[in-house]
Amino acid sequence: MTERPADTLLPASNPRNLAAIFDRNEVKDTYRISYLANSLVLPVYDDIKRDFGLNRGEYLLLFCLAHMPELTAQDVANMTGRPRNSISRAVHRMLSEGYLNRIPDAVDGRQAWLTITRKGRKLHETIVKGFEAREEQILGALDKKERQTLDRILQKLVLHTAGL
Amino acid sequence: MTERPADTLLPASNPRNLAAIFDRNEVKDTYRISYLANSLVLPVYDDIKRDFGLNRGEYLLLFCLAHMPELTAQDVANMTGRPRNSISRAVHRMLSEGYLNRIPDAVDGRQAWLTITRKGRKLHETIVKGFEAREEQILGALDKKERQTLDRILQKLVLHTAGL
DNA sequence: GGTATTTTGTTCCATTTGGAACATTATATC
DNA sequence: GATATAATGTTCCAAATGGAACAAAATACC
Repeated sequence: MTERPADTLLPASNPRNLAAIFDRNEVKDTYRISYLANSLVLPVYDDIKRDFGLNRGEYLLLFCLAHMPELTAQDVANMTGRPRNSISRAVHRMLSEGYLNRIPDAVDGRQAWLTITRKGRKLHETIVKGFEAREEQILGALDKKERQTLDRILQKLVLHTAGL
Repeated sequence: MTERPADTLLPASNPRNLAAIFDRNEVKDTYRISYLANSLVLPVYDDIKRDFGLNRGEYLLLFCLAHMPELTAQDVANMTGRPRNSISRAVHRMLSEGYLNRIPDAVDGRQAWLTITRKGRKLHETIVKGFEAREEQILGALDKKERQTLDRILQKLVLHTAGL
């Protein structure tokens, strides 16, 4: 599905009404959810890359660690769905930058426990503001009731999906 | 945000409740929308790559052309948000495979008009079934009323977003 | 009409991504 | 205890991606 918001889809700016694609396809919900997701995150990831030099996997790792006391690389891979090698690379990059700690597991020699450093948490807190602003820019179009309804539906769907 | 569904997030299968991330972050809606979007499309893109040898950009191009009478490369770039060079590559790949026609514009020598071929439409129709099935697998968790509500909210949001 | 600037799509090249192979460690099986 | 299999994270390497540079065509400006 679409990957990024386009700014010439609506009739006002494009006589050929490219926005008709929202209604004119076999999987309208998928298309629209994907469009929204990309609208929400892609501009922010661009900013993260430009301003902080982190790629997506690196920030995702930081994001996960910012919300969990400790994780293994495997946990992160499961949470993010990214391949293990991507996580491995991100771990070692972020470790060398001082954004996380990595302590080998005392029992299982294959694993190490990852925790966020103060430096890492500070960076996360700076970066996440961009996501918050973008979320408000887009979802702010909904009124309070709609926002609550969406919240309920989203939670239902993610829990359902996570159980598949 | 997360990129792909994980299958070990819920407590039933993971004692450390990785699914807590859905509630435990600053941008819950963004996270959940992104999670859903990726759950909806990524497995299908994997299938497309494996079964048909098309990358994401190539299928997106086909998808756009399947729903519009004709488009320029620029249109597709605007609709999908992908860089022009990616579209250019996809155009020439799909052209050589016989999935689209490309006719230079009579007035503007820089542009060409892209239309889907019968072969291309047939391929699209085969592929989109995978998206339909996945959409139903995930969104089928909603009842009819919820589904209608989501439809309304999604349309409101995408139109708002396209106008930003 | 001449020149400057913008647009459109292509090509180049560096970075990112992700499947596969791998080494080490742990678990399962006998 | 010995062997087979699976799990964990790392490294290799090919493919995908995307910014920048570019050429040709169109538009803007004088």
